[in-house]
Amino acid sequence: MTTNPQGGPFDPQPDDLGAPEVVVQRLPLYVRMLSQFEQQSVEVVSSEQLGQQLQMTPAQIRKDLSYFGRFGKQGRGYNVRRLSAELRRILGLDTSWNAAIIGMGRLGRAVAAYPGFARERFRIVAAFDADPAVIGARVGDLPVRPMEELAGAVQSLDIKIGIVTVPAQQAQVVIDMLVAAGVRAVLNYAPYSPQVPEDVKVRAIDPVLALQSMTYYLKG
Amino acid sequence: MTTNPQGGPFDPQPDDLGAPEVVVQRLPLYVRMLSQFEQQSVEVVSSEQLGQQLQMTPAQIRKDLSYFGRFGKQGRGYNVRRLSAELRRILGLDTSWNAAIIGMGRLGRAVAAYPGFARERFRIVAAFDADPAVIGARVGDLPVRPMEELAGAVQSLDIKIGIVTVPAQQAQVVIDMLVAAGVRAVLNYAPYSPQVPEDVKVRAIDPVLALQSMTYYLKG
DNA sequence: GTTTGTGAAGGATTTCACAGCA
DNA sequence: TGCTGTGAAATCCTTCACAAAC
Repeated sequence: MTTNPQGGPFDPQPDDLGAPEVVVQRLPLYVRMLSQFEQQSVEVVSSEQLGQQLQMTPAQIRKDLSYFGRFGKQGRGYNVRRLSAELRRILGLDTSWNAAIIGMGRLGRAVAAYPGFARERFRIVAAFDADPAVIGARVGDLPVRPMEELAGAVQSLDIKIGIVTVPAQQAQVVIDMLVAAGVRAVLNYAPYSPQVPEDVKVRAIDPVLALQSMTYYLKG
Repeated sequence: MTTNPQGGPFDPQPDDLGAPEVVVQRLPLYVRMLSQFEQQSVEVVSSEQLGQQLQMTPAQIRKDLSYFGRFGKQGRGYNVRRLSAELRRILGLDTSWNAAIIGMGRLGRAVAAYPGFARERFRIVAAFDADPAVIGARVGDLPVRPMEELAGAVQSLDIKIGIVTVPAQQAQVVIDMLVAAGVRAVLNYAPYSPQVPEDVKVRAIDPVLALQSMTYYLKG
């Protein structure tokens, strides 16, 4: 459905916009692995070593990286620091990103409290809920705001990401509001497949779907 | 890396074990969508309608289903009830599955409290942690057990799934213990790519990775 | 008329294999 | 010698398009 032409030889100048989406989705994995090597004070890694750790072929790693530039040295491998920095820049992880979280029930509060976002420079700068009983309460150090304030907050707080933690029944309306407000990236915790325009990216977090696709193999 | 031959024409009798993994991963999505139609008392759906809701092509849905059997009627579509039941059976969702959760910190307690698992017949029947300060405490109605009891509990409680909510540093050892105990399906919340034998399935839940692969497109 | 199920075609992704460089 | 970067080959996955069924 999403058109993702492989694209021929590319302009190395701007980080290749024709890179397949699967490849882009693997880059954060590389970044994470490189951080780990960095922590262990490893200075240089080969695609072989990366592949071993990540359980993928060295060829795939090299091919993936080649969409964006030439980061290695023949006979040696990749400088961990440099490759990490390059990939972060390519992914846009050299800045921080503001996010809003919508749905301040049990799940929303747990997600809002997760320290992993801030650690990677994703900042939750606003919290919303439709329930008057919750509005005004504090979650961490954020006040829970009414949905009416969403569009305004997206503008004034430079919110680029919506984190949706409402029940499935409300997910579509909430995502529609986010999209209408100009948000083009949604992290969707609701067990629901929303319909969005094709320039909006949605990533689903659904542990139940993950489990349900493993039982097939357990059954055997 | 994982060998997944497409397989030629198949034996319709046993639910095709040669179905590509991507296809298996989409089946739960269909199941969820069908439940939604069922709730709205829809009796029959076409691949067109399913595709519209899920934002995928009707052809893909038909092809996916065709790996497992012939569930539709030409000119009419699919009986919602029947297709839902068939897919659940194929995925092994006609029984309940027991899981253990390892790591009873903030994240582990939040995951254990999530009602979505039980709703889909995944039962968390044991909780573990390495920290003596936590062992013995109750989480929901489960006592937190020491890691030494893991292998025994997997056997005696028929645990087929491990849910890993420990910090990244401990993820590999914990997963090794699960695998050694005979667990072949792991839901991994730790921001770490574990190494497992190829007959063990791992699904990662990592909201940070999900966000990091969207910023690439926001940057543009 | 409508919609499935499916070979065949078309695309996309992965892997191979090796020239070229350190 | 060791490892990258990359065309070409192989594989895998999706879409097309239509005969068959209702």
